[in-house]
Amino acid sequence: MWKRVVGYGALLAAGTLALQWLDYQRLVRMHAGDVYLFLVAAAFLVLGIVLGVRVFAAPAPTAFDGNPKAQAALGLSGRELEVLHELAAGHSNKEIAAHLHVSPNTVKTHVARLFEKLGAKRRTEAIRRARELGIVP
Amino acid sequence: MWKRVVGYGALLAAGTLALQWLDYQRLVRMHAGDVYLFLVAAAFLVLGIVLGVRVFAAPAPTAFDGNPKAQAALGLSGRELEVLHELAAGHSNKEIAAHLHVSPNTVKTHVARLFEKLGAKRRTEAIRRARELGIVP
DNA sequence: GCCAAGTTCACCCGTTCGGGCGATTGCCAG
DNA sequence: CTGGCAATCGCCCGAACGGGTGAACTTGGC
Repeated sequence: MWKRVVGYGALLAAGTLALQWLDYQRLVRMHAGDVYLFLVAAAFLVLGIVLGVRVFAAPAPTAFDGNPKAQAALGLSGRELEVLHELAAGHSNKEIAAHLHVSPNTVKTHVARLFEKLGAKRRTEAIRRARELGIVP
Repeated sequence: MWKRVVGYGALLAAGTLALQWLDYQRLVRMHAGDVYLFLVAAAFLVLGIVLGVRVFAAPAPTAFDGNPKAQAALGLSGRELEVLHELAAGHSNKEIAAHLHVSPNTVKTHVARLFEKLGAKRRTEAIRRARELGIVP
């Protein structure tokens, strides 16, 4: 975030310097006038477009998962969340057990708790619920 | 789409008229100068930001489902698609059978074909693949 | 007419899943 | 220190799922 602010600050500073140079050129040549004005307008137009895209277009695809509100409301523990993500990735209990370095029995326990908290009877249903709640992308 | 283009055209025309008016003012007052330049720059900056946001921020939510290309590429039949949607909705074979008014055995057959075509071994994996291909939302 | 493809259903068998119950360990708050 | 909670693992059993195979029947096209 601060990197971005500093970056744009530097950009504006560079723009200001450029303007001062242009101003100098203008004084020297006495009224190059409209061309100069056009250049300034174009430059700021481009700058504006870049700013608009970079600043306001970014948050759109960042409607990121892991909705903390839903997680808290359901009382999902950290380990359960990990299992839930593996679940949504389409892995079997055995695979999840391997990925998390635990026994398949443990995974079964976590999955069972997830079913309770999500109000699901099947893992496919649990995935659907988790997606509806925005916990999983 | 054309409405947008026309709208921005009108906006630019209005901006041009405003500029001509400002130009007139400048000639009258002889070198209001830097303030004028600043105003032009600011106006174009704002215009640029608006353009950037309006044009490039929108297309995010337009990632619709039912991708016909993927469906054709995989050779999914109509019935298989119906089963696939039920599958992604988190229903069991028995429930799908009831919804489609067929035998659970039939559903099993369709699901097995879906696994072949989607390259999946579990129904959760099939759901994931279908989502990646944009066949289901 | 006959072939191809889609849809439908059936049976067997092995694996996975889900429910239920119990148990241990570690940590943190009261 | 004691009770609660999360995490871990085990076992049993029934239900659901998945693989394999076979077989009708319909529909559209060659």
